[in-house]
Amino acid sequence: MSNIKEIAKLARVSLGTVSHVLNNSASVREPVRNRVLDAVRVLGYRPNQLARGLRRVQTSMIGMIIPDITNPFFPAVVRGAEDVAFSNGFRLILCNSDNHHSKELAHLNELRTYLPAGLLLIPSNFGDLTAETEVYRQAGTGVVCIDRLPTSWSGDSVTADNEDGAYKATRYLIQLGHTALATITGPLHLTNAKDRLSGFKRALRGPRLKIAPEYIQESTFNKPGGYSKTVTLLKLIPRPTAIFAGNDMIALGCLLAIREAGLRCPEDVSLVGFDDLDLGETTNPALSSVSQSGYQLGSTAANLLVDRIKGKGGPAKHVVLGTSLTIRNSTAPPRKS
Amino acid sequence: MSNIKEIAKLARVSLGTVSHVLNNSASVREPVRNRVLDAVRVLGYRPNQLARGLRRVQTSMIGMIIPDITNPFFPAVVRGAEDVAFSNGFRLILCNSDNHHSKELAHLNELRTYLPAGLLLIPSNFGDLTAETEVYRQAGTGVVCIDRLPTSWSGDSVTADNEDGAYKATRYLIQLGHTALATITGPLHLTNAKDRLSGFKRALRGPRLKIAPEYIQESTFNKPGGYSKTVTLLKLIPRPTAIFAGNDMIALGCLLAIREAGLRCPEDVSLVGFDDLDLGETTNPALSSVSQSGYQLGSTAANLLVDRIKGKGGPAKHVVLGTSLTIRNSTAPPRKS
DNA sequence: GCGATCGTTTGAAACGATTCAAAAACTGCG
DNA sequence: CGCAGTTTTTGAATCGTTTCAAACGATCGC
Repeated sequence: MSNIKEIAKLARVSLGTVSHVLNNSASVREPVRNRVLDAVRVLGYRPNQLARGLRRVQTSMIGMIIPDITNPFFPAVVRGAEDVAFSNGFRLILCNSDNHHSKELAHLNELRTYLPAGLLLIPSNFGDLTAETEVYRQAGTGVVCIDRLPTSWSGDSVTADNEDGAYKATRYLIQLGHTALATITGPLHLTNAKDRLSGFKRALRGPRLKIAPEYIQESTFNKPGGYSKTVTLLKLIPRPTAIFAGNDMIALGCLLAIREAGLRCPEDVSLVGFDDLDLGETTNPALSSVSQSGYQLGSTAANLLVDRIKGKGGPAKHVVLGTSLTIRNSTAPPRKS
Repeated sequence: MSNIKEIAKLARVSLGTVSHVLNNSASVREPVRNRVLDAVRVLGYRPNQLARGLRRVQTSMIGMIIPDITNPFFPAVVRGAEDVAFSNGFRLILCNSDNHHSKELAHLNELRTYLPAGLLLIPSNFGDLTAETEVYRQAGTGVVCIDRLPTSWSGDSVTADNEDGAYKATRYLIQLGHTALATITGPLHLTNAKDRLSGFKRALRGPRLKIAPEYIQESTFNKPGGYSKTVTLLKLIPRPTAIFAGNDMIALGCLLAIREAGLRCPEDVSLVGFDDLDLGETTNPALSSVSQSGYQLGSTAANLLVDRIKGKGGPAKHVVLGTSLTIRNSTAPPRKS
C-alpha cells in the first residue's frame, strides 16, 4: 500500500503539502494541488487510518456495545446507527455484552485503546457506569446511551417513551372492557422495563382499578420467561382476561402458554406486546403491540453523537421518541361471563 | 491515558523491556518483570492499539461485511463470528453493503486502511471480487467468504449444503405425494439460491417428475418477493400443491398470498422454507423449513480466519455445513381430487 | 530597487508502540 | 581473576500520518 511519502515524491512536493491537500488544512495553489490529487489517483492512495488516528488522538471509529445482536430488537438499532455513522465517515466496532456487566466493562475499557471518536451504548443492567465512562468524557469522547440508562446516568441518551407506550396499551385494554389486567414486565433493574410498568400502573389509576400483586410478574425479556410467567398467571383466580407483555418476545411466550393451557387468544385472554417486531405480524393471532422504531433510536443516537464529535457542546440531551399502538388480532373485549 | 514511557519510568526500566514483558518477546528476569507488571497495574495501563497496529502493520480487528444486519438470518452469523473473534482477542468492524456491489467495494477498500487482521465477507452479488481481495492476500490478510461465493472465488469459504438441503425438502414433499411442485428461488446470481434450485431439480429427477418452467419463479430473498411470486404461482393451471421457498422470508410472503387467495396451508398448498428462522415457529401454520445454523456458519468462518491469521497455510478450504429438515405444520399430503 | 506583507510550502517533531542490533550484566570455567 | 559464552537489558530506528514554526517566494507600495 502506498503512503504519503510516495505521493509527495510523485507530486514533487513535501509531505506537509500532501497532508494539507488531503485535509484542506491550508490553502495550496491550484497546480500543486492538482499534482497531488493526480498522484493520489495514480497510486490509488488512501490514508492509513491508524497513523492518522495515532497522531490526531482520535479515529473515525465509533464503538457500539449492545447486549446481543441476535435479540430481534437490536439489529434495527444497530442499522440505524450504522447508516448515520457511515454517511458521516465513521465505522462501527460492534461488541456484544450478553447483559453481563463484566463483559460490558471489559469492552468499555478495551475500546478506549482504539481511540474511538465516540461510543454508543445499550447498557446491560443496573450497574453504574459513571466511573468508566468518565474516562471517555475526560478524553473528550462522547458517549450516548440508547434504549435504557445505567443507574444515575447524566450523559446524553435516546430512549422511547416507554411509560407512555405502556399507558396507551393498557388504556386500550381497559377501554375494551378488561378489568382483570395482568402484566409481565422485563427485568425491573432495566429502566425501560421499569418505565413500562409505571405506564401500566398509571393506566389502572384512571378508572381506579385495583389489581393483586400477583398480577404483576417480573420476567426476563425473552420467550421462556414470558411462557413460564404466563403459566403462573393463568392459574390465578380470577384468571386475568388481558395481559400486557413487557416486550414482544415475552408476548410470544404468552401466546404459547395460552395455547397450551387450552385457552384462546384473544377470546379468553387478550395480549399486547411492546416493540412491534416484524414477527408479530405473522403470529397466530397477529400480535397487537406498542410500536417503537429501533432504527430511529439508533439513528437519532448516532446523530447526537456525531454532533458531539463535531464539537457541539451544551448540556446532556435526553431525547425521548414517541410510540404508537398497533392493533392486530390478539386483543378483543373480554367474554361476558 | 498512560503510555509505555510512563510504565518504563515507574518501573525503572527501558521502553524495550516493558514491551518485552507485555508481549513475552524476550525473557525478562523475575524481579524486573514484576516491577513492570506492578507499574502496569498501578497506572491501569493498556497498550494503544493504534500504535501497536501501526508498527506491526496489523491490528486485532476483523472486518466483516454483510448485506444487511436487519435481515433476520444474519445476526446469528455475526454473533457466531463475534464470539470466536472475541475469545481470540479480535474485534469486529461491521459494515452493511445493502447488496450493493459498489458499497461493498467501498467498504473493502476502506477497511484496508485500518490494517485489519482479516476479513469476513458475505458477498452481495455476482460481482467478481478477486481483484479487490487480491490486495488483501498480497498483504497477507486472510479473507473468508460466508454463505455464498463471489464469481470464481478461489479463497476460503464456509457455506451450508444448500443443494442437499433443498433436495431433502423437495424429496420430502414428493414423498408426501405431491407432484405439482413449484419453487420460488432467491436471486439466481447468488450461489446459495442457485444451489438450492439445483437440489430442487435433482429431487424431481428421482421420480422423473417434469414441471413446467413457470413453476420455477425467481424472486428476491424477502417477503414482498415471495408474496408476488406466489400470487403468480397460484394462478397457474394446474395449481401447484406444494411450494419450496428459497428462504423463510419468501415463505412468509407465500403464506400471506395463500391466505389472501382464500386457500389453506397445508390443506391446499404445502410449504417448506429454508433457514429455519425462529419466527417460523410462531407463524400460522408453523413453518416447515430446512435448518441451517447461522451461528455455526459465522463461528466456523471466524475459526478458519483465526487459523489463517495465526499463520496456518495450505490450500483454500471450502467448509460445507450440513442441514436438516425441520417438519412443522405447513406440510401435508395433497388433497385427493 | 528595497523592505514589508501576505500567502505557500517545507521539514522536523510528535503520536505510542515494536524490534533489532548492540551493550551490559551475569555465568561458568580454567 | 579474567575470559568466553550466555542471558538480559537498552536505546535508537521505524511505522504513516499531522501540525507547527520557520523558510520561501511573490506582490505591493514607496
